Formats: sequence, C-alpha cells, structure tokens
Amino acid sequence: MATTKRDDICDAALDLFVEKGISASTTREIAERAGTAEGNLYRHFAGKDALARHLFGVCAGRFRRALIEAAHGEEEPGARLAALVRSMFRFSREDPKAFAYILQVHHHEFATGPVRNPQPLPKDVFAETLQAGMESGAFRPIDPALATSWIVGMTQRTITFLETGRVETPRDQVIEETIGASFRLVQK
Amino acid sequence: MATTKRDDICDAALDLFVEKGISASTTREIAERAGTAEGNLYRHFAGKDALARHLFGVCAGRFRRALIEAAHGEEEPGARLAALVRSMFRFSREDPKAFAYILQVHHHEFATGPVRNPQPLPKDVFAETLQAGMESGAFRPIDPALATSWIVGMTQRTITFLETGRVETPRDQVIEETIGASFRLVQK
Amino acid sequence: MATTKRDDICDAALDLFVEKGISASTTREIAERAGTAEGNLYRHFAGKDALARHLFGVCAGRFRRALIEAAHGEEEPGARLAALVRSMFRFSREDPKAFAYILQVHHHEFATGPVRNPQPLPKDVFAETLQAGMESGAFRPIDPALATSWIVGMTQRTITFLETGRVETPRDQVIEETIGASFRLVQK
Amino acid sequence: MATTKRDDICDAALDLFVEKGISASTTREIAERAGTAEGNLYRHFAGKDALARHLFGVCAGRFRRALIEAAHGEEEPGARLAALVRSMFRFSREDPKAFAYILQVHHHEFATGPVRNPQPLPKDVFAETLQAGMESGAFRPIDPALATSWIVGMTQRTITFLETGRVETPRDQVIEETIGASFRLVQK
DNA sequence: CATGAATGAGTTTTCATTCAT
DNA sequence: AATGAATGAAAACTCATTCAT
Repeated sequence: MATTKRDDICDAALDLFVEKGISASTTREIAERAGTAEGNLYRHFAGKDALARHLFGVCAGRFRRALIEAAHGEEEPGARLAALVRSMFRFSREDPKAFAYILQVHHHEFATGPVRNPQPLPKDVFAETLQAGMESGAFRPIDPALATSWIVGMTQRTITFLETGRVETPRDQVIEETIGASFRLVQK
Repeated sequence: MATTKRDDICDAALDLFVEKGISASTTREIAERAGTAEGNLYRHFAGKDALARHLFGVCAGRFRRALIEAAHGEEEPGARLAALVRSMFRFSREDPKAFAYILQVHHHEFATGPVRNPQPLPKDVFAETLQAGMESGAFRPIDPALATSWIVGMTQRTITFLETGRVETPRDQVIEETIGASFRLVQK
Repeated sequence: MATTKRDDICDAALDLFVEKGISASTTREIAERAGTAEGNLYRHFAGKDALARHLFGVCAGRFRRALIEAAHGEEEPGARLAALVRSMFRFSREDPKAFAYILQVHHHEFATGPVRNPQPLPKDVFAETLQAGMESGAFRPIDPALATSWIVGMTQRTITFLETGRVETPRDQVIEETIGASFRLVQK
Repeated sequence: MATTKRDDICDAALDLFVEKGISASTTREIAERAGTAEGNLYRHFAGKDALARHLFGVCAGRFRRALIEAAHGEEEPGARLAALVRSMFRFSREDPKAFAYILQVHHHEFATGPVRNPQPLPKDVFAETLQAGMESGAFRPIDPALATSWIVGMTQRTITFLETGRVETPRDQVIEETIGASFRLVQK
C-alpha cells in the first residue's frame, strides 16, 4: 500500500543482485519483478549502477543501525562486544539479503569507480567499541583496526559457514562459541 | 619449451579477472592481452565461464599445495598451525593474483551453477591440522569446521586489510599477532 | 495504422529466407532490410530460429486459409478437388514467398528440433476433401493420406517445374492438365 | 581396409549433412566423425562447399545408375515406367542417405551459386522413358517434362510420407498402388 | 509519472580456412 | 600426406539506456 514503485524497484533489485550477482541481473528482470516498466527505473535512479550503489548505502545503513542499537543497550565493553557479534548473527538472519549484499558488494567493481563511503561503515562501530575497551583497560592493547579485522572476518566467515556449510554444531552454540572466541582475541 | 597459447590465455585471464572482475573482463581483452585470436580461446575452453572455473581450480590447487608444503615442515600441531597461517600471508604475497582470485570467486555467481569441488580445497588442510591437534590434546575440543572458519576468516580479512587499508602496524608484526590470535582461539 | 516494426521484421525475414535460405540470411541483414536495429529482433522473437518457425506458422496458415476458402465455394467432391488443386497454383502466384517458404522449411532442420504442428496443416484440407469424396462414392477408396501425398506431391513439383524449368506448355494448360491428372488418380 | 581417408570424409559428411543439414554441419564435426584432422579435408576438397557439391554428384549418379539399371531390364514402356517407380522406392531404402541428400540439396543454396548439372540428372531417365512410351503409342501424348514432374513429385512425396508419416497402408501395397497411379497418369 | 518498443554499441561465440610442424 | 592449433571475419545475441506516446 505504502510501497511506492521506487521501493518495489529496490526490493526487486536487491533480490536479484543477491540471487545472481549485480552484473548478471538485467534491468529488464528488475523491472519485471518490480511489476513496472523498464524505463521507469531511470526516473528513480541514474542507472543500474546508481541503483546498486544506492542499495549498498541502504543495506550498510541498516546493518550499522542494528549494530549501534545493539551496542547502545550495553555499557560495559565486554558486554558491548558480545552484543555486537550477536547482532551480526541476528542481522544475517533478520535481513539476510542486506547482509549478503553487503558482502557481495565488497567484491564488486562498480563501473564508475569504487564505492565512496560518505557515511561511516558498520565495521567502524566495532572499531569504536574495541578502542573504548582498550582505553578502559578491559581489553589488551592492539591496533583496533587489526582487532576489528579479526573479529569481523571471523564472524563473517562463520555466518557464511552456518548458512552454506554442513554444520554439526547447532546454530545457537556456534553463536555463543564465536562470542567466546572474540573475547579470547582481545582479553588480556 | 615456450609457454603455450593456452597458458598465455590463462595468465591473461587471471590478470584481468583480478583487475576488473570476471564479468567485466571481455573475451576480446583476454585474447588481446594473451596475444592471440579471440576464437582461439574457444579451442581451449568451452567459454569464458569454463575458463574462469578452470582458473579457480588452478589457483585453489596452488594455494592448497603451498599450505600442505608449509605444514609438512612441522610435526607439532601448534607449529603446524603457525606455519599454515604464516603460509597464507606468504602466499598472498608470492602469488597475489591467485589469492585475490580465490577470494573473488567465493562471491561470484557462475552462469552454469555453483563451483563444484571435485578436488579438496585449501581450507581442508586447516581442518585436518586442527582435528589432529584436538585429538592429540594440543588444542581444546571444538568443531574443527568451526575453528577453520574462525582462523581462515580472520586471516583472510586481515590480509585484505593489510593490502588495502590504512595500516598502522607493520606487516611482520601483524603476521605474528595474527598467529598469536589463532592460538588464542584454539588453546585450552 | 502503420505497419509495426514486428511486421517489418517478418516481411524482411520472409524475403531473405526465400531469397537465400534461412541459415544464409543473417540477423543483421534482416534488421537492415526491416529498417530497424538488430537487437530489436530479439524483443519480438526469441532468436532467428524462433522467427523462422513463426513465419512457417504464418505462411502455412495463409496457405491453409486459401485452400479452405477455395473448397468452401464448391459442394461436390470433384469440384472441390479441382478447386483445391487450382488454389495451390493460384496461391503459388499470389503469395509466392509464402509458398516458396513452406516448401523450403520442409527441408530445413531447425536448431531446436523439428517443427511442431500445433495447428492443422494445409495438406489436411486435401485429406478431408478426399475422404469425404470416398465416403460419398465419388472417388475410389484409397488411404486418404496416400492420395493426399500423390496429389500434393504432384502439384507441388509441377509448380516448381513451372516456375523454374524450361516449360513448353503454357501455364493455364499445365494447370488444367494437372487438375485432370488429379482426377485420374482418384476416380473409379 | 580399402576405405581411404577421402572416403571416410565423404561418408562422415553425408551422414552429417543428412542428419542436420549442410550448413549446420561443421568441418570440425565432419573431420571428427571421419577420424581425421580438420585440415585434411582441404587436401581432398577445395572446401566444405565443394565437398557438398561433390557428394551431390556422387549421390545423384548412384540414383541415376539405379534407375537406368532398372529400366534396362524392361523393353516395354509400361514395364519400364513400373520399374522406374519401383526403383525409386527401392533406392530410397537401399541408399537412404543418398536419397535424402538429393532431396535436401534441391533446396540448398550453395555459396558459389546453384548446382551445375554437367551430368544428366535422375529425372532425365524418367523423361526418356515417358517420351519413348508416347512415341510408341503406349502412353497418351503429353509434355514429357510435365509427366515427369507429376510422377517424380508424386513418388517422392509418397516416399517421404512412408518414412515419416503415420502410415496405415503397408509399404508394399503403397508401392504397388503408386505404380498403378503412375499408369493412371499416362495411360490413354 | 508510467510505459515498453526501439536503439546500437558491445558481448560471446562460431567456424571455414590456413599453416607451421 | 597428415595434423590440429591458430586465425579472423562474421555470426548470433545481450542489455543498459533513451524516447515517443
């Protein structure tokens, strides 16, 4: 009802981009799935590339907001870190397309150059929390960017592994263990 | 024993695929850079897609062999794990295109369906080493596939961070710290 | 009510297919002659093959309708048969491209398998008339499909002979004699 | 044993041309099926087109010889005509590829212009017999070329009908009836 | 705002033919 | 004679983008 054509186009495009990749998705398919005319896409976006970029902003924003919200609930650095990792798992379940798209875009070359980041990225939320924890003495001192790479890389790959691999361990246990693993990385 | 045209095509394709992505690389460019005629590509491979798949096999094989070779030098599980992580960093420097391509393919949708793995993958070498370490009591008991995800994900992202990010910490120190981090994940 | 591009494409394709054969006609030529862009062909048809099949349906339909119309004018089986044979000659003159194309397609191997006949074919009109004539006792009893083969094969080849061969006998006389020949085949 | 590479190429090409049409058959396929190298085709023929023309000559010659041989056995015009029609049916069974190829070539446009006929064609054997029969008074007087068209067209289509259609009448009876039909066309 | 036919430059792919070995 | 990799011109087909309605 409240969904405008613009939203329909975004939804359809995100679906397809995640399903088959950005360049393999044609504007015709996008329009078809959105229930609109091909040319209409150009009324709302400068082109397919711009649409893909826009979606990245939207998805990264959603992800970042989820992380921030999770972190806001906790005062203590350790609890914050746990909340962030848990939030990554939760987001990958609640908004799987956005999560998958963010990963994908990381490896996509846009026609008009690399993605600019005019806005802070999800990983920055991690970096801030880690830095705060180090300053407060809750975590051991390491390059916060390095620790972020560790935790984000570890968690990201574990999520992919959960979704696609043959997993023996139940999901909830994987999450708890991965949170524990994050602590091992930064504790003194 | 000059390089054959087939090898030239593989080299040119790997170059381009890493540089601009698979779908953004045209067969014409590949042929041009390989110094051969476009049609010749189709004598050696069924098409661009088949070429891209073939290259994945080649690169994954090179990576896996590097890991195996590194592991063979060490008897003790801890030393083996260290050797494997160190080997990932080394491989990403010695064969950066193969490394980059493997990462990229992870997020590429092939036209003809997902990549089959008729051959064992690099990560399997990690899993074997971790399993052995757990059985010998050197590492704490966890799902080896999960631990593999952790260490590979962490290391991979750290390498990317090293190559592209603004890094404060010197490379050698990053490597040693990441090896240490791997231990933290699996030690008792 | 100008002719649409789709019709232009059909016309151009039929022209070329008859002139130089299906596989010798390129999509570029077709588009050029139709005064449109090559890619536009693919908006209206799945490809060259589909276009060629479509044209067969159209031409066979035109031919069949001409035969039915001719038969409808006559009550008596003998008169109907005469009308049908005469109509074949007439159609080959009035719509020579359609006629030539139907013959050609008979010997063309489509890429996607043999031509399906979702619709009744021209020869069926012959078979019905012959069957009716046999049941009413006007013609001798023979397998109607066999008699159809005789008359259609004879007439078809005679038309080709008229158009391409060195003919001594004038066209009108050939037609009358061929009608007579048809009677000889089926009369008691 | 006695088959030379040249013969192998001819056999393979005839197979393929009949199976999928001339232009749909590639030189590579021909060479493959002949068990030889692609380039070797050019040692024996000027090209694919020349090979296809050569095969037409060979096949038409075989057909013509079969007809002549059949006719030679009979003195009387009626018996000759019967022998010729019977011979067409027989040839289509004994050498089905040659027969099918002759029909196909009729509708094929060669790259280098229409097929020349430096040698007499099969239909000429019919024309001679019919002419002789008319001169001797055994047949009614008609343009021999026209009568040839009738009989050849009728027989040819009946053969195709026998091979591809749903036939109720048994083959032998079809042959006898078609011979009878030929007589009806030319008898007084 | 909406449509979808039309565009045309670009892509992958095919294939008869050549040629060094 | 035989080979089959290499060629290159031309084919079929794709698709983001435009534009008249």
